[in-house]
Amino acid sequence: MPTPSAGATGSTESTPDWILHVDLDQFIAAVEIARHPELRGLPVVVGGAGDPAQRGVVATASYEAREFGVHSGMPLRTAARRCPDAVFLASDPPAYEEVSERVMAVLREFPVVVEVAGWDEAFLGARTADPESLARAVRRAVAERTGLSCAVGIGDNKHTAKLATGFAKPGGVSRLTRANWTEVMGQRAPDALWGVGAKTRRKLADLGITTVAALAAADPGELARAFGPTLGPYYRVLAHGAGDRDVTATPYVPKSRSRETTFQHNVSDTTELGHHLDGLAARVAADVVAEGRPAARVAVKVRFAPFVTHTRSVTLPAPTSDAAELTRAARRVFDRFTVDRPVRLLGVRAEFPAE
DNA sequence: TCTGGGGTCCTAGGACCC
DNA sequence: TCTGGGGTCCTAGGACCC
Repeated sequence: MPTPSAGATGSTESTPDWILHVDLDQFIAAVEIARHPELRGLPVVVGGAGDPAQRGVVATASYEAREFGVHSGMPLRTAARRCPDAVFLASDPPAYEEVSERVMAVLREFPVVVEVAGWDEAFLGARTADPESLARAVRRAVAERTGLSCAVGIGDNKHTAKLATGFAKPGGVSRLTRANWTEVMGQRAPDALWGVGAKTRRKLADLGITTVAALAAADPGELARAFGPTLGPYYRVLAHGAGDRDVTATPYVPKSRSRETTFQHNVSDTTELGHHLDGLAARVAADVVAEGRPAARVAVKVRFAPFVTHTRSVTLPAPTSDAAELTRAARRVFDRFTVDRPVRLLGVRAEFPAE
């Protein structure tokens, strides 16, 4: 996602003429349909344990299921109510990871810089006079080599490319640049921008700002007062269609690793919570060891019933990869909570030192 | 809509120091 | 001791994204 701190100029690679954003259509559902062809044409909902009677949310719904109003993030229970005939499947991350790798490999065969932006999306930095032809060739190659359909957005920065993909879906090509920015985006609500969500849209509305065009014309000082010195003016920049142009193939280096669990039934017993905490800490420690860099900080997240979340954390005396030490730290942080209500979720996060 | 799991970045207050 | 200003670190929370 875009960040205010990201540089707007320069590039670690040669400066591209165009930035393409490739986004696979209903990716997770498409992977499941590819390996279960009998599901083609049916409403398919993937998420959680695949059991709508259990706690969990929709990771991806097939287009057939979306017709019934089912969408990502919706509780599985609600999805089952809206679409009783849907086929529910458990999420299988390793399978999606593997297919994602194959898609990225296809993209890397093009003369472009590929920046992976998630399982199902990537930015391409391209030097070409004809980005539409390139986009169509990418779509063809991905379809032929993986059987998957994707949409491609063409932009003059990552922000416009990303938004263009939204207009291309499913399975098309679309272009958004300075040239058509105001015409396409001006009258939309501010949460159409990448990085502006529902909360910020409501806060902007309180200031009388209800469109992208109005945000583009807003007073930066007023925005800074409402949203802070960095975010406020940044929203105005986004509303002008500006964005980060850097596309880099440099491998992603995580800043933190975390594990969390929502219990099927709330847990009140502190001994039982302690056991869950130890299990989560052990998994995080294993991730830290696998990362090959010591962690500098440990955080514990507790979500009380009905849905109140608190986080506490500690900076370690010195960075460490030692599982026992990380687990002890998690325990000490957890002990600072007052557990006087049933707990819905428990989480442990390890943070790597900056730089 | 009774609300997953894994991330990133920004904000703001207090501690602490010079 | 009625009380500045700036810098940095630590911590908790919030917003957003996939």
